[in-house]
Amino acid sequence: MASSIHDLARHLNISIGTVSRALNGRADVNADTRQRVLEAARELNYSPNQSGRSLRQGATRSIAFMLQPHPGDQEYGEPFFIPFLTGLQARLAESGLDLIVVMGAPGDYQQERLRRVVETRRADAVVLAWTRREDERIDYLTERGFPFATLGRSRSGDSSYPSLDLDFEKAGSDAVDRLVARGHRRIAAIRPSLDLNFGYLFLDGYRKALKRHGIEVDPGLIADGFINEAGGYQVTPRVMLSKDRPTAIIFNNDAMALGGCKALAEMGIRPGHDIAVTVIVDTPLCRYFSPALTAFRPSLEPMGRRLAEMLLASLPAFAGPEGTRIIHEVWPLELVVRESD
Amino acid sequence: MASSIHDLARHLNISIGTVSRALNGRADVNADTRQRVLEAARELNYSPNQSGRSLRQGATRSIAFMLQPHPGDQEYGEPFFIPFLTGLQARLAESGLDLIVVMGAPGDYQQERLRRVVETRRADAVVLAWTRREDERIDYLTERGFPFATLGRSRSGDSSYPSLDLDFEKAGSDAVDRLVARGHRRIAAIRPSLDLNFGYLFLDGYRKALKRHGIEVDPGLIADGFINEAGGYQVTPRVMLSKDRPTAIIFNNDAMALGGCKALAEMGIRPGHDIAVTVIVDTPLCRYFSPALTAFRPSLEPMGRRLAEMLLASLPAFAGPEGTRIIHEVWPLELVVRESD
DNA sequence: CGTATTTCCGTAAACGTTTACGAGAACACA
DNA sequence: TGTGTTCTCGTAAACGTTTACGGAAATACG
Repeated sequence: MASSIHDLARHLNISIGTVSRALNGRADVNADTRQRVLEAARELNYSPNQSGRSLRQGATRSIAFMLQPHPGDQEYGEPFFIPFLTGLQARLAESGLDLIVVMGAPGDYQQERLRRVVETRRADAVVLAWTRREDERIDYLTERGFPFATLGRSRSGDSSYPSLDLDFEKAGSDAVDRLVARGHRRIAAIRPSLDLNFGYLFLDGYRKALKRHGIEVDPGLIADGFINEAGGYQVTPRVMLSKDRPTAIIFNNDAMALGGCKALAEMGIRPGHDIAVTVIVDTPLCRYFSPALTAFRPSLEPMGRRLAEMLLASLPAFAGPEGTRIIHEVWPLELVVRESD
Repeated sequence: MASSIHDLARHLNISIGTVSRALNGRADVNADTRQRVLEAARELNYSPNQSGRSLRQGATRSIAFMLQPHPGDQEYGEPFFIPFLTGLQARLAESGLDLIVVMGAPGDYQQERLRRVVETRRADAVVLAWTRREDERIDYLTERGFPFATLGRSRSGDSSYPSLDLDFEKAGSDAVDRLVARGHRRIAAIRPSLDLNFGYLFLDGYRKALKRHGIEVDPGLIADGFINEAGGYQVTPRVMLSKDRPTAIIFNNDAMALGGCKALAEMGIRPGHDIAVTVIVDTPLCRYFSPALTAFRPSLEPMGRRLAEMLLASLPAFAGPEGTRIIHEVWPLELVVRESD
């Protein structure tokens, strides 16, 4: 049985209005009364009922992150997100906001979950990840005027909401540059078949870099697959059986890379010896794999912090004195050279 | 601007009470009016305000999971929990409950976050993980009478709340049995130094099995370290430098095992050749590591489902016709033999 | 036809907050 | 002393629901 503001009022023989004002640090309350209220609050173990507060203020003081596990994979564990969430939560906590992570079933497009969160007003804003090229979640939120920020971009541009993304285009380009500098000419690219936007960005960078080096883009060296280990396993042989075998593969996803390496192993092809393997987004899996995979690494925890910052800056209720700002940033990926080169 | 129950009432020229009853499927409303209300709700895109509902009912229809990232590790990513959460959320969704994941900063004991959740009544119940031997969170929740369930046990016993745990004792014992059967007599055990309960269970199983085989327990072969890669790296040399070198190591945690293997590598000791390495809780990291680590694997997704089930069975509001039940279960770990034997 | 029962709905209170408004007291200033 | 200002607080409404209660109309039953 938790104590309410009425209990405090009764206990102190003052009105609930005064109690509330004292608790919320308003100016029009005697310093002495405030002191007594605060003491009583501690004594009676008072803390405000969030539902009551939300109802009155029309704000929940919490941000929802829509977490979507990898489709079709029960044990992979999405190591990508936890550090990101850690940063996100840390920054939000500094502003007194709670982070709630809303899980969906793996593989669904979470449109349903998102609707629930928005329509029942469980959060004041949401953070989206795994943005797609055509993202119905973004359409839905903009249409409803619900505040949000995205980890990743979408095709439609992102002028109206804050977004933070990794520079997949540059990573794809850098990967090619590096491989070409080391003598490779036939470089394969494997990316997820979903509409995920980073897959397009990556491929753009890959294509442009090849052209820059005067290398013709061979469609037989580009393949799409399910964004999980099975997908990589399934699709990698396809590029390897192309008439003129590639000497390097760039994987756009760590899980796909692991599956791809399994396929390579079965074909007797050793990464680091017979073929160069590069992964665009590094995770711990890449580090521990044998051979350890050369990969482009994001700084997830700072990104989480930053995106929280950017989201807050876009919300009238939390923006600083200079008003709300919509910020877009694209962060670099850092190359980590390991053994699979 | 979302529509409320008042909008519906005005639109249909009936009272809000009737609208609410129609929406909630109560018996005392005409079938015809109900039909009209439901149509209007769809038309006006109505969905109930969760704050209002929570306030009135004193229930939020959501369950909080307290997620605590590994201490001192920014990039490990805790692959353990996502599949578990997937199962948890799936079962809760079937009962119309939302799962909210409350993040804490890595390393803190999340007592603070827990208080917030409980005192501001953000959730109807919480799920705890990483239970400690003496767990102040459990004390706090039981003292306050707040409903919860735990993934893991604690020393004090767990009669009053549902708990689901893995059989670490048996895993420790089985690991020893297997190593002894393969000729090992000097078997080291490395576990986290925190008060985490599974560390004790594991060590119990280890000790008992050794005794059963008539092998004396050598304190020099048992070591504790930080529950992360650095901890394993730091502590492994200690057991290896014991006067009579072990021929096998059992790690009680995957991250510590990875760090330990790094230390072994630097000492020129090859798992699978010079020493047998077994890990108690398998994660994808173990599978991809080279050499792939023999490990005991949990079924996380079903465990998540089951713990949700058990939690619901303990809540009066959700228990079925046979009333509330407090269920305790201990699930087996499945041995996966890989290369590090 | 009279009464008892059922069906359906409106009224109003309640959940725990915040806050606009106004009022009384204290104080300042001429 | 009279007027204006400042400080402090109480009152009451409002946020969006759910639900106990009672009443009117319809139906059933003798």
